[in-house]
Amino acid sequence: MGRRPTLKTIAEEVGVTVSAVSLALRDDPRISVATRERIQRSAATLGYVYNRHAAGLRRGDSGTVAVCLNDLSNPFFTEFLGHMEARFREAGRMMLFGHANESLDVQAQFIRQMVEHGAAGLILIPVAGTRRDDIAGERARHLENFPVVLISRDVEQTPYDRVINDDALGVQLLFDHLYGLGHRRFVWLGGGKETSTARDRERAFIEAMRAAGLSVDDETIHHGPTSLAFGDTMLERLLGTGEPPTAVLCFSDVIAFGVLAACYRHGLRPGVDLSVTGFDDMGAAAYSSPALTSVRVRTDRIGQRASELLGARMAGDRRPPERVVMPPELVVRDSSGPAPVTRR
Amino acid sequence: MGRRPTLKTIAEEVGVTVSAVSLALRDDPRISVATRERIQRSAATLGYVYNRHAAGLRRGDSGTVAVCLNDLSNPFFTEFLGHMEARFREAGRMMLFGHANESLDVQAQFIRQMVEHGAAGLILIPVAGTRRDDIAGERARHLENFPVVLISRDVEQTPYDRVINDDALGVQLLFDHLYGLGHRRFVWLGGGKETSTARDRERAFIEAMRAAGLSVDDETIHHGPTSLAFGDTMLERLLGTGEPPTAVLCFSDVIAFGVLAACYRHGLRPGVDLSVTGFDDMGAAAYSSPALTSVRVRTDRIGQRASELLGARMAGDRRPPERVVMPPELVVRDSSGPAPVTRR
DNA sequence: TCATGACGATCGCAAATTTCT
DNA sequence: CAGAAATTTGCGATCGTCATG
Repeated sequence: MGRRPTLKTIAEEVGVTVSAVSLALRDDPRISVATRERIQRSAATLGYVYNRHAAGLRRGDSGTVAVCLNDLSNPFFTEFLGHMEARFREAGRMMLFGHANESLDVQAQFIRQMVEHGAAGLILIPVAGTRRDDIAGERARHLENFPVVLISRDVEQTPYDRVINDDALGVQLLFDHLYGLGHRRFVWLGGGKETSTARDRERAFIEAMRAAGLSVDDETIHHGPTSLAFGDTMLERLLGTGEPPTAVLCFSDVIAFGVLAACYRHGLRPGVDLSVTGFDDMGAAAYSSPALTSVRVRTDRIGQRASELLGARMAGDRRPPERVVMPPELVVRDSSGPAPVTRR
Repeated sequence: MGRRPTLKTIAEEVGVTVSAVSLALRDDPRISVATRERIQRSAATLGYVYNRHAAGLRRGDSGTVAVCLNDLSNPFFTEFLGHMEARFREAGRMMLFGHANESLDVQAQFIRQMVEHGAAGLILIPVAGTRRDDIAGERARHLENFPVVLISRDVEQTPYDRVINDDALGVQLLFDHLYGLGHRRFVWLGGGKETSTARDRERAFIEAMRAAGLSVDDETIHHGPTSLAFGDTMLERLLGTGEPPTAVLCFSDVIAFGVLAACYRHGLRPGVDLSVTGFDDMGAAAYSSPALTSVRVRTDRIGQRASELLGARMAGDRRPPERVVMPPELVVRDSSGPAPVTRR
């Protein structure tokens, strides 16, 4: 048996022209109902499959949207994926998906390929360390006039829409909550210098500390990867300190889960002996032992707003780039409680 | 500035033919080094972007591979994604990604679109309830002669390669472990009738019970969704029973985490008062409170073998479909321990 | 005039074919 | 006549224009 049937195959079968078949399959009213049905029936029996390369070449648009993710192993980011994918599917667009795995090179390669594939737009959660020159200007000519929306992480000086969480507010909410519970010895765990989220949250933490008249030194802030292992080993280390903290604020839920694991092994009761907070409020935060106090980042709203913005850009919107900052919500659960009074 | 530059634009700039440019950009030796460099330089300054629709139309292959996932919210499945994506990128193929969200309709829609996009092959984790007719035969003509590899979940009577975990062995390992610790009152939590994994694991559990001379009744097996919430509420319900189990075998780690959460709230010590086991051994299993005894499904090996098989099929391999069953490994941690003797 | 559908050009690239030195 | 270079053809769908009853 030969190759795949094409419009021509159907046209010959039915005895009409190729263009008539094309129109009929798209339910164009210029073709009478009778012939349309004959054509569609023939297409079905022949096992016709639409060729998007041909259509894309002719039309210049492939009907796809590209999404490039920094890290799949963190469920927080896959939450975005779920929200976006649903919205694009509703809009009849397929999602071209890339996983950059926190590598700048892979990210660059992906973005280029997606443009080559004729994606109509790009949603990007930039990998750590992404700077303006990586995604705009000389080294990214292919992104000129290309619709791009950044989510979750901001990259400054970029001519793109951005939809991000209000990280400063989130930290403020957590700090106020813990301070109100009487905590004075704080530690900040995680983050780094390579993402806007890490920088913004740390800065907000430092400002909150200063505003409360508390000093920040080398023992107060510990950078590290967003992993369970980091939270776990860091708490181990803190327990060896002369004066352990009473409250541990983690850059992310994932890190906080690691901290809880270490607490468990040491017989420390989170929320009683030590308060632990996360950030993101991913689904699992309600089911840790104990349930985690966190800040809910509205991945749903961020995803929704981002797809709206991208949709508008793809439709030709030329207004100056917008920077949307989505407010998070404090979620108090059992991993935070009054500062212990017996220790000092 | 008009449209995107094409090969023709470059050809006119440099003063050669379109085909020369085409060859030069692909580093074909038929073009002398000197002109090749002139051409590539011109392409760079013009901001030329390769048009994969045109190339794909001409060549009949788009260089993409499709992956259709059942459920993104379960990190176990995204582990596959990570492994596959890495391997395909190494092979120079882009990944077209679809998220079926456990919906048969969405899955069907995706598969069709992916074929339309000229994907060279498809890796599929079928959604729950997928049967032969959904992905082969009359209702899926477009998959005739199309390379497909099923992973994780089997669909019987399908003419495709399959790479799955040895679920019966996994359950056997867990059961023997717990039985050896003295447990006699077991409960099975999760699964259902709609996936091969759920059926195989449940069947293996029943067989193990029978072989051990233990009876299986309505109180022994509880089907339900693979979610934290299910594990949580089911344990609540079991605690209300007259004679609670001493060992809870969960269909998946996710469910087990939910069980651990409920244990925590009730002051039950997993591994002491009650033994809890998961299945999959996803990354988080080592960091729950307490660390979870589970069975490690080798997502890495399954992913690797699946991409190898798909690669061979895409290269024209016509041997009969293969069914690869990957052995899992028991991982004993702290959520399982000797059966309590004080209770009965 | 209107509804229906035929016709041919075209998208950008790559492979086959022809022409040149 | 070999080898390099230029030319032509065609992938499969879409769109604008034109023809027919």
